[in-house]
Amino acid sequence: METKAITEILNNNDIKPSYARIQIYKYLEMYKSHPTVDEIYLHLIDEIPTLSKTTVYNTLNLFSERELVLVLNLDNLEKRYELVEQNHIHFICESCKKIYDIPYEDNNLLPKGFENFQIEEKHIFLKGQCPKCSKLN
Amino acid sequence: METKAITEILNNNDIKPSYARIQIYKYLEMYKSHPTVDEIYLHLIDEIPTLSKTTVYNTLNLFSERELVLVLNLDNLEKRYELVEQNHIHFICESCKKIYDIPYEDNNLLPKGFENFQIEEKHIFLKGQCPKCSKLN
DNA sequence: ATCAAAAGTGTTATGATTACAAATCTAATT
DNA sequence: AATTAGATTTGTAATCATAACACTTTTGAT
Repeated sequence: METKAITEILNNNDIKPSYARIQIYKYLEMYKSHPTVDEIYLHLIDEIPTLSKTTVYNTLNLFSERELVLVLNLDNLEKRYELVEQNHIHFICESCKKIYDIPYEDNNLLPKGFENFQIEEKHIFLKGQCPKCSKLN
Repeated sequence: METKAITEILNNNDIKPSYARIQIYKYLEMYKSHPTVDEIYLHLIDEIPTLSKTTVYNTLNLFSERELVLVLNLDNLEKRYELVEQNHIHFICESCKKIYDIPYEDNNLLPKGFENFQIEEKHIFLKGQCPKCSKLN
C-alpha cells in the first residue's frame, strides 16, 4: 500500500500521519505476520535510526484504540498485532509455532438463553498441528 | 468435591496429592471463577500459612502439563486458570469485567481446504456487554 | 531411624509493558 | 523568517507477572 493511501486512512481516524506511524502501519499491511513490538522495532530501526520502542508501543496502542488494529494474546508472552480486516481465526501450530490465518464462517456462537449478550469482539484461536508438522510425526 | 475424590484424580494423573496441590485443586473446583495465581494464593494463605506463591505457579503449571487445567490469556495482564471440563466459551464484559462461561455447541470451525489442521485446543472468547451492563447504558 | 527423592519456599532474575519528563518536531500565526 | 503552543518522539526508570534457582522441608521406602 502506498504512503498516500495510508496517510488517508490515518487522517480518517484522526491520527496525525507522522512518519513513524505510517511506517508501522505499512509494516503491518505488508507482512500480515502478527508481529510483536520487538519484531516491528527491529525491522524499522534501519529505516528510522532514532526510533524508540516506546513509540512503537504508543502507536500500536493508539491504532488499537481507534480500532485499526487488533491485539492478540495468543501465548501470553508478548502481545501480537494485526490490522483489522476481514474476520478470520488463528491457528497456532504447537510444533513449528507458525500462526495461520483461517477464514471464518460467521456461525452464531451464542446459544439459546444468551441472546442478550452483546458481542463487540470475537477471538477464536486453535492450537494443534499444522498440515506440515502432522505429516512429519 | 471431597478430598478423597481429588486425591484420586491427582493420583490418576501421576501427581502426588500433597496438601497444597489438593487445596489448589479444590479451590478451582469450588469457585470456578477463572482465578489468577494471586487470587488463589490470597485465598489459601490463611489455610496454609507457609504457602509460597511459587508453589501456586508450580502446581498450576503441573496441572496444565497434565491437562487437568486450562490456561486462559484473556486480557494479557495475568494468566487465569480453570479446570478442564465440558467445552464452553468465555465472554468478558468490558464494563463490569465479569467473565461468563457460555455453553458451546461444537460447530466445525475449519472450512473447506483446512481439514488437515489437527486441532488440540480451542479457545473462543468474546468481548462485549453482558445483559446487566447493556441494560444500564 | 536413615536417606534419597519429591515438594515447597524465598530470593533473585527476567522481560514485556508503562509512566514520565525531557527533547524534538510540526504547523499556524505574526 | 521567527515565535510558539501543541503534538510527537525519545530514553530512562518503574512496575509487575512469571521463571530460575538454590536451599529447606517433607515424604515414604528400606
